Amino acid sequence: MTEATSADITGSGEETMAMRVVEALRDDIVTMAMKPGDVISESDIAGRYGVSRQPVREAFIRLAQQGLLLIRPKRATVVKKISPEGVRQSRFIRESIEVEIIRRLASQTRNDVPGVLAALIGEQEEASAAGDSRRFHILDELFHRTLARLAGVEYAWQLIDDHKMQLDRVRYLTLGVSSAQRAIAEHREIVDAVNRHDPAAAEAAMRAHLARAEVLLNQTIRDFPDYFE
Amino acid sequence: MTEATSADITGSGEETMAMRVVEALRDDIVTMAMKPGDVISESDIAGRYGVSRQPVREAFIRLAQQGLLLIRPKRATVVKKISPEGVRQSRFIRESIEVEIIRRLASQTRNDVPGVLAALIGEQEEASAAGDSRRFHILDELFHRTLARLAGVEYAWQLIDDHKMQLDRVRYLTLGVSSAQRAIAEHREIVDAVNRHDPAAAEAAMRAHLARAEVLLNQTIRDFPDYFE
DNA sequence: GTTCTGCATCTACCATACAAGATTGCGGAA
DNA sequence: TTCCGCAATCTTGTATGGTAGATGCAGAAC
Repeated sequence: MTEATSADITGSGEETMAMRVVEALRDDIVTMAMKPGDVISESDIAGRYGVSRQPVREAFIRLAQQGLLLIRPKRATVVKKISPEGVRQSRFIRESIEVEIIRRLASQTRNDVPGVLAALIGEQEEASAAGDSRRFHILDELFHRTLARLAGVEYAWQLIDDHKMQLDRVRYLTLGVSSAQRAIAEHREIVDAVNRHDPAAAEAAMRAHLARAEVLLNQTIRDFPDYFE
Repeated sequence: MTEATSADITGSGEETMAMRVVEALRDDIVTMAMKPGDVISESDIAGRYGVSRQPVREAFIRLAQQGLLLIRPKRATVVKKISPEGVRQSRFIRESIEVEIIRRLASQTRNDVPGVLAALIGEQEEASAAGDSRRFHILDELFHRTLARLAGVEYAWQLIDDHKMQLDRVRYLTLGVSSAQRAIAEHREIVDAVNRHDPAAAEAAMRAHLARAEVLLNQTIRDFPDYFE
């Protein structure tokens, strides 16, 4: 399967300069290599990547639409500061959708579900035991994405992926902090409820799991006030 | 209050040519003045609006990112056909969020809620009595948006607004069909449950209300098969 | 010492020119 | 008549120059 990059809007696996710039910049922003408030310019980035201003400009437009850049006409373009309210509402959206997903999953009967989820949790334990927090983060994301796929709404997950970038920036600031063991226990609780076909318990477990991000956000705002509005 | 257009990504109420083109094209697409499958080109639209290719190109990029256009490099740009699966998943997202909204609204106590909602339903009845289906559509949208605002997540509503455009295209194909009286009755049922502080009843009423779109979609696919993938 | 003015310099926006791939249609050969 | 190949002509992608507006600082006026 050819991996269509998330920057691809053509449908065919082309690759333009503009798309490369989009992905490079997005990666820099989400990983905090470019910090909120940083001022950049078309010429600046164009020179850095050895292309003209035109593809850079298009990349700026797309990243601005995703809420990562703020284009101030005739003035400058800056890496958007993180909006606590925006993060809060992105969490609301994510919780709404994930709760619906988990309820559907717990209500239906598919005998391949338990095996898939058990295998994922097993991998998470391996990563946790190895202290590989980067791999755990990827597996954590894959866990939630798999829930969406099993519920038949993987496309919906792709749609909220854009908004999740705001959460990812916060998450990246707190990488070492995350207690993987606790997250795994919560994952297990969710899966158990699904396997018992208990929608109410699954919903409660999912809400509790997602609620942990709230304290992380407040802590992060205290630690990095300059990165927030 | 100065109305910041939804195409504005600058934060300040500027207005560039590219933004004007975005709004004009989006309006044409959502109202089906431009039909799914229609082939357009940058030069074509540029000539039509008396601007150069550059702003048009930027507009294309933004509309492609919103799923309304499909840019096929070196080939052409077409008005994207409606994906039944995409519509289904957009409905899933909307239902997830609106259910969460209505449950929160029914759980909390704010004495200004009943008055606001009653007033809105009153306006809907006026529009329905006058046979003004366009105004009713606007009021219907305002009703749901107001629910989000009262629940404190109006920003979240703006985020799903993008995905709602897919639903709006279907809706526009069935404008005369919609039975406003029935919709109003369902709105009233939702509001009653909220006023009684009965989250379960409110959720059920909201799901029933949104479920009506499903039969409309299937009917529309039969009536306009060329507009769908 | 303080405030204001004007210019140098930055920005993003737009227009234009060129490049390269994709499509179409026509003409010739089998 | 059918099929193949080439060329004219589409398309979008990229580069570059010019323009108007915003900014910051230097120097004059008070």
